[in-house]
Amino acid sequence: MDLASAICPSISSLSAKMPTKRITVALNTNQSQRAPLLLPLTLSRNPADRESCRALVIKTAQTKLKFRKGSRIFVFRDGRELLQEQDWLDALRDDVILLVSAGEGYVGVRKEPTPEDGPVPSPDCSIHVLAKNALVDSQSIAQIENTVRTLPGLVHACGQPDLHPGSKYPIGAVFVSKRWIHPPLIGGDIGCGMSWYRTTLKRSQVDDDKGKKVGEKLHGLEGPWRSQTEREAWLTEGHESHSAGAEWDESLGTIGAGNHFAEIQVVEQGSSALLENEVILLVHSGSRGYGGDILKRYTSASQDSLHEDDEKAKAYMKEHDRACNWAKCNRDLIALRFLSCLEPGEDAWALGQNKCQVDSDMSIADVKKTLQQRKVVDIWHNNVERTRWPPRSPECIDIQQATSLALSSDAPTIVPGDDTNKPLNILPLPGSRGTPTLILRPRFTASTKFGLDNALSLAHGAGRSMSRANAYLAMTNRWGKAERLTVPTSVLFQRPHAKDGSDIRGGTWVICDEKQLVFEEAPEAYKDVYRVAEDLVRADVAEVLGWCRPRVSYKVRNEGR
DNA sequence: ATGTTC
Repeated sequence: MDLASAICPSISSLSAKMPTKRITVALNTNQSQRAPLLLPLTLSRNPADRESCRALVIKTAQTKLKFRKGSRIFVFRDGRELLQEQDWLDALRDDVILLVSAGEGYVGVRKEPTPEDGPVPSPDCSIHVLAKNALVDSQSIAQIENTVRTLPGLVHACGQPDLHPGSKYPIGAVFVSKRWIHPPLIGGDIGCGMSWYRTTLKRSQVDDDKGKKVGEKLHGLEGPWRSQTEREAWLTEGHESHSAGAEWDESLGTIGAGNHFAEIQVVEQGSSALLENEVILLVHSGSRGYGGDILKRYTSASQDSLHEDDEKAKAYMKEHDRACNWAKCNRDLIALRFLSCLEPGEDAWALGQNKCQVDSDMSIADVKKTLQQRKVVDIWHNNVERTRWPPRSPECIDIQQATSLALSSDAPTIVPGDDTNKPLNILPLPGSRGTPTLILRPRFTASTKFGLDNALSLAHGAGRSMSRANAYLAMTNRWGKAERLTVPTSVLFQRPHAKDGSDIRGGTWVICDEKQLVFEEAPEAYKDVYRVAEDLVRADVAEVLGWCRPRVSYKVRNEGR
């Protein structure tokens, strides 16, 4: 194409049409308030004239946006403030956005990011840190600030009192994100969470040194559970299969490493949901290798965030949901395997054993159903939850209404009225091993703007106070042999204690054949769970209903395969 | 956290 033909069409269209510009007038302080305006270029460019371009823009703000104080005009362009009166006139073109101000300076880009913009950071994101008592280091705060500075769509961030540094993004932080999903904020263990189950054991069977005997019953819990056909059946709920394929399903029913565990606890101080002296099982595990595989497939060095309109985001969410369901089935299967050791006479749990021939009057679905009757609570703390934002008072919650906000979480999210489990009125707040697990009840009151402050979430444990590397160093120095850390003599029950200050009922037997994990997960490598709870209570996001004493904490056993 | 990871 030669130069003349490229220029000619624009000249002819100019002369043929009425010379106007199709622009948008918006408020400088609230850009969601906007009105269209067809601005005739025949109007005077002199602001002193009564019928000038400027006068029409100001008048549009007055009549259409009910903004009477308009005295300055900015052009929404490159986030730059154009001070000279003529500047915005020179920048006029179709689709330009003019910002009307009452005299205040340019307040910056407030439009919602779109996929075309690519990821842009979230400068207007509020940050609320709940920790006052609990130790919080500057690195995790810096990680929250850095996350808000670099990821798009974030509108609110909450540092829970168990906050501590992760490799890049913090742990114990919750991010509320509009339109954007950030798989790395969830991390690899998608669907990780905790569940509590009742057992028929009496406290007399686990008190004092009998905890050791109960621990010795726990065998056959390592390695794959039964056949792939049976695993797939366990992963089937109604007509839906949560199978992740044979490779990943092989680890279904296994606890994993890190801070994952299954623990036999006694309720020392109960609530209506957990009665005093009950012996219960707490399972903390996730989606094992599967969630990490998902993270790997949906992120790259150049991409941490997916816009919700992107097909990739929809595909991620589908797999995310599958991993969450897989993880929940995993916790249930871990519980079944434990119950088969703890209650050997119970027919329903026979399926939990690998070796036993199951004289199956009971289908896998029936066994699962029986197990659900034992389940008190099951809560995810590594997931994306869609929720209305900002939260409404609980009386106004309409579960049926579609919501358009995503909540990326590193802590359990308790949406009021959520029906994923039983009525969600209690949650576990585990310390580490020898320290108590507190029973929490979430609160949603006007004082927290009905869960806005805490991003509808609660801390999911005591939170590390030492990195794994530091804990290993400090604990090997302090304890020497790992065995000294696996017996109840090292228990750390500072509070509450018996009237004479002693703790006659004893602490926790730890089954952990990985020496490094024994040291890394030592109670002293964690924050004080009571301080964490105090912060939640002070912030009015939870109350403490009671506490449980862990008696046997199962991590991993070398079954000598 | 993890069929890591060379």
